[in-house]
Amino acid sequence: MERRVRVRFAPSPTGALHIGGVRTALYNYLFARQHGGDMLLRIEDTDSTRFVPGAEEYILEALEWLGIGIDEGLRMRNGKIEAVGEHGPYRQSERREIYHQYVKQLLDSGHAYIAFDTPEELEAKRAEIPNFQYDARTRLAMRNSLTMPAEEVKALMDKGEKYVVRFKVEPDEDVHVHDLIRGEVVINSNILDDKVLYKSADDLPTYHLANIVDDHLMEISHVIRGEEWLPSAPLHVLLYRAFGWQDTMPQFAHLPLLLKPDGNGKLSKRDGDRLGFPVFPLEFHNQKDGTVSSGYRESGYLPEAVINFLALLGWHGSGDQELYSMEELIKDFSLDRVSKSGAKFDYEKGKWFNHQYLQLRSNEELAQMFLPTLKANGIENPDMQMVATVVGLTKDRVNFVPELWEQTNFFFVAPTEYDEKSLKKRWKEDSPKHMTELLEVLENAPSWDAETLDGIVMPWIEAHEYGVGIVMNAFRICLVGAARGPHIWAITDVLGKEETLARVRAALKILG
RNA sequence: GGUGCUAUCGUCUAGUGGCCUAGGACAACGGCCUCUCACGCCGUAAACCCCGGUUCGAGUCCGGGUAGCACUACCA
Repeated sequence: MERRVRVRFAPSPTGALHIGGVRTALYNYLFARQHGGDMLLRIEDTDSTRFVPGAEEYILEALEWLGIGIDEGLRMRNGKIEAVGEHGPYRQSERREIYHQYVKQLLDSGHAYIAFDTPEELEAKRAEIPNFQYDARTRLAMRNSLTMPAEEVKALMDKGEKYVVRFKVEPDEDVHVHDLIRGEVVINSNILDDKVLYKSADDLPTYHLANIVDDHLMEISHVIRGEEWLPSAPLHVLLYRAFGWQDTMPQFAHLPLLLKPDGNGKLSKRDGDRLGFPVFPLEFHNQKDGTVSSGYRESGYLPEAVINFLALLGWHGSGDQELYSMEELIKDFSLDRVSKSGAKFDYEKGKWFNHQYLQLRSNEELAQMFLPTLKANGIENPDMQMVATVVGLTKDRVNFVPELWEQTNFFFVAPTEYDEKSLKKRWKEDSPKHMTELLEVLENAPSWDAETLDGIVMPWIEAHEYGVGIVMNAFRICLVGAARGPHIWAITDVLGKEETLARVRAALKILG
């Protein structure tokens, strides 16, 4: 029987959603869509001490921005969080009663036991015995329901003594995990420890227990997650078995990690700060530690570029195609073309992707997106028609919307100083004379369109044998302040006759 | 330390025993275009971790090294 494909993205609200997490969410989403299945979102907030206010909203907003749709669980719609589906609640902190019941099942069936060892006692043990592990070899020397008489255990519990529930791992067994990306992984149960399933600290289960129970109850068919979970996959298999759920156990796929662009190790928030690129989708103001992390959205990235970039980090299509829309990704995605090795995060390529998608946006749309940058540079309420025009003239030379300012600033503000290097190369001895004459030619122009201007200026240059490059470059310096920018007639077109002439006069005054 | 995963140009990767003289993309470099700077186009340079084995034949399969990464919490 073919099970309905149901996958989940299950982040912890401990801060901004890491870009690696975004990719995990994306792959889950692509897989679900391709198979006509469901994409769920569940919040794994079983560590009350690490909870960061606003993180949940952030995660959901990020996914909404990126267009990673959620079919069930928690999602954001127009700035509001909503819960959909029959398998809720979708926050683990709201599922305490459910977990109680399953912990009891494990206790009753002898797959788990109660342990009274305090964190301090365990710490002391680890200090005393090198490589101490709470397992079949050591548990009989500890304070737990396996070593203490039932009455004593009961007495301690009645007294309110703190305790945890541990999973009883049977020794000497090869546990097989079938991974969709890596194939068969075998680990001997001797290296597994008796993991804490239920914490005394906050009356909540640990990740391992909650994860298995929820995935089972939510009928998850495939668990697609980061490689950091591979070592605990055997434990999860053992848990499914202990519950008697082996027949409906999901299939596993462990994704390669995103690594630092330079050096070794996995990509972290610090790398972004250090190398100057975002590692989070959206800007995040951490209310807990007061830090601010930059985001792709605020840096001028387009969501479709982020998606495309991320999709290709650890996965490749069936051919040489690199530019993929979400629809194309859904069509072409396949877990067996996910690579096994970690990928260094090459944000240079991310820029290229953004450049590509920027060209696809309309000038009007980009003009709107350019508004905040303009405002930051003191340009209030600009003529949007004009902004769209100059954006259209310059967008092919930028990777990000904010960079448009460096390319278009002279359209908005007349140059007050002139680039020295450009002057040295392009402002010749004859330039003042040329410009003075050009002023006259332009003043007498019958109309102010590119064709007309070109039609009178070029013959004038030729007639005097001034040299096109000499004159035009000097002219450019007058208008732009440097040797850069779009075609000169495109500039005069936007500036208009009055402003163009004013700039030439101003330049003559300053440069002589 | 233990366990597991991984290993092709600087980077992301193609490659599933002969199609490999190892392909594509980013970045780099050079050229063309041109009134400038870019864009674009064309081109150049650049890699199979090492050692054995299997085979007529290995980047591809096997073994051993080495290296990198992950995990090893009452974190997820």
